[in-house]
Amino acid sequence: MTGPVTLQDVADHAGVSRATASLVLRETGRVSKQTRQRVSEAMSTLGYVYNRGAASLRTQTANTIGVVVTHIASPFFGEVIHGLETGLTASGYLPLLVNTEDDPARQHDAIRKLREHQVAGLAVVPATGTSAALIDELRAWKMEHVLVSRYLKDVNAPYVGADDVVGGRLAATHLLETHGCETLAYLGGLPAILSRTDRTDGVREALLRHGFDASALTDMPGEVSGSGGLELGERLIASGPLPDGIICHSDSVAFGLYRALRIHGLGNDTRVIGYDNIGGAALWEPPLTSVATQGEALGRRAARMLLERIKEPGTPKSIDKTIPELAVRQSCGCP
Amino acid sequence: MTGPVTLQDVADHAGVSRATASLVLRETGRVSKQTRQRVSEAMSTLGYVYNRGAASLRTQTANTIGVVVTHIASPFFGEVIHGLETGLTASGYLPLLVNTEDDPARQHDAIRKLREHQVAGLAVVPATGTSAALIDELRAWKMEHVLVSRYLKDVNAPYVGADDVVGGRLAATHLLETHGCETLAYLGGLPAILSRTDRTDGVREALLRHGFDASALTDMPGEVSGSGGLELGERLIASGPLPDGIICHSDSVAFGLYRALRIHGLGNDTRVIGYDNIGGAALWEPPLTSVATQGEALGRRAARMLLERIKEPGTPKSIDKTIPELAVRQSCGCP
DNA sequence: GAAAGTTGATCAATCGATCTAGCAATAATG
DNA sequence: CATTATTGCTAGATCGATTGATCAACTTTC
Repeated sequence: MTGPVTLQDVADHAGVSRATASLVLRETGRVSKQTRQRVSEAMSTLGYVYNRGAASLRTQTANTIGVVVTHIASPFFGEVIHGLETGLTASGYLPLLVNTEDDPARQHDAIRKLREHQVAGLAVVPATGTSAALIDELRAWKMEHVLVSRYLKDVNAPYVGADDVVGGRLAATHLLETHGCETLAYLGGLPAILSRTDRTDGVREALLRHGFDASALTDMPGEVSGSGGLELGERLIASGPLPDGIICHSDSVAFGLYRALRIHGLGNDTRVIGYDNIGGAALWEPPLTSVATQGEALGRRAARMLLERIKEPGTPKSIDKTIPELAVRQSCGCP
Repeated sequence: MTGPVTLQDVADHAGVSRATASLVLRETGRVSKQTRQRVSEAMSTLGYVYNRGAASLRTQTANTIGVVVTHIASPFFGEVIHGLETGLTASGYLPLLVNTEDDPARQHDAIRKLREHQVAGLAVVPATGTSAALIDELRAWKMEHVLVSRYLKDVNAPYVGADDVVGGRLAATHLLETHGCETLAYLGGLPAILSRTDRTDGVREALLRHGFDASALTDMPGEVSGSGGLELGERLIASGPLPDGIICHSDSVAFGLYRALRIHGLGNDTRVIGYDNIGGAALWEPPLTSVATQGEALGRRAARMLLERIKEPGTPKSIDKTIPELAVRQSCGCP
């Protein structure tokens, strides 16, 4: 009597067997119109609620996906999470979200927990310092996964992100060609993040191509945040004459840099380019020119890739690097 | 042989019964040191993974919590989600995250889905236009819940948020007393959001107390976003002389307003106060004075309240409104 | 030395669905 | 009319854990 309404109750009420009720539920198999009707009625009059847990136990497949993120509240990852959620729920999956604070130990624990929850797959923004062993583990566990926005050294795992070399080159080229810059700086991002080295590689490549020495680049790693950008900006200003153009590892960093520049009265003379083109960058003063990585679309693609491999385990692993575009506004000096 | 390693396999390998292995697993009951040891070894050598789904089926209690949010990627809710995640995982729960885009229909579907997942409870930022019926349903379903950041008319549901009347009063009082403003505007936020009317009530209250008429307040509802703020700012500017002080429904709105002011060369003369005090507000130009609602702490408190009621179903429902404080910076005209 | 208590482990039922195999009735085929 | 398909439904095993009832062996107590 007490306890939740089960499929058995529905079946009894409709005068059929549990199995038949199940068939109706899943809209599969051969069931006559009348029975289908009766069972449906029974379901709604009894207030039946499908128990996905029980079904998962039997079918050995959950419809939850673990989403492991380094900075849950950052604007860029907010967009990525948004995209992931959209893509997953559209296919009937639900994201189990965990935050690692960019700490590999927490990431490790989080993934263990998600595994106990029988998630069907994992979308991971790997924490800085994650070793290749993580992917080996996931493979050994036969747990489908996709890396998002950051990849790992010497690891051939499914990946969705933007092409960082191109992104760096794009930003640098614009500053060099359109604005005649001769010296550049790259601000923010921890050195261990591969996408960072890719981007600086792209920048250097552009410099060389335009006849400059690699020493024309001031490379300042640092925290990826507004306050990080502020601090880096202060250091850059203190260290002598500013480079002609500054590329920031993220829009947040650029935001902090803006502040540093303003504090020192260096407002509108300096050419700044951000990265990720988060919503709102157009509203800044001056509006921020930024390399558009399209976080939300990226999240959606990650969801799609993951679900594809879950449905069709044979699907070959792919590396999906979108070619970023430069959202040109005024912070770079364009009118 | 194939398939996952089960507790049975562990038990066999350790030469004990399934039941004993379960006791070891849960570190409960009477098990001798030696057996405990043997079972633990068996677990690690076999690579056993706890199946929470199966356990939940038996115990009738999942350890997931549904988190239903209107704007998954907004900076403020990002902080709230961060706090929720922290609070939940600290107690061994995991959040199942869904986004409603502020649409009651999607919210309805989302909650049904979460129910099928047997979530132990629900933390909800109700979509604009959510009816009281939602809470009635949740009660009828005996599903623990807590409303976060927004509450509903005529509904006595557990709630965690900031005191909006106080927030509005705080902002208005500061503008009136410290800066001698005589006319105010409240920008952004849909009229149906109760926290909005509370805030404007607080503002009006402050106006009256200082001898002004309620007509001293220009009340402009609108979308809660940067572009919304930009549009509202444009309209406000077009509608005649600016009020002495402008209070925005969120920092994002204030951000858009900044842009509108800059476009019209009204930069630093206008006194602006934002709402929520999101991280980064200190970096704006000028640094934004904002009513601090502390999204992250709010999320943590919501998690705590919900889990308390789940563990101790008798716990009386409570309304937890923190008293916000004004984070005073320069946008209001303070030095 | 018999009764009572404690310790360590096991048995079997159970949670709520899915799914294979199979059964009865009806329809189609030669 | 006998045979074969097809349709509509059901019985019962199963997924991997938890749990109340039970039990054997060993201590303690009188």
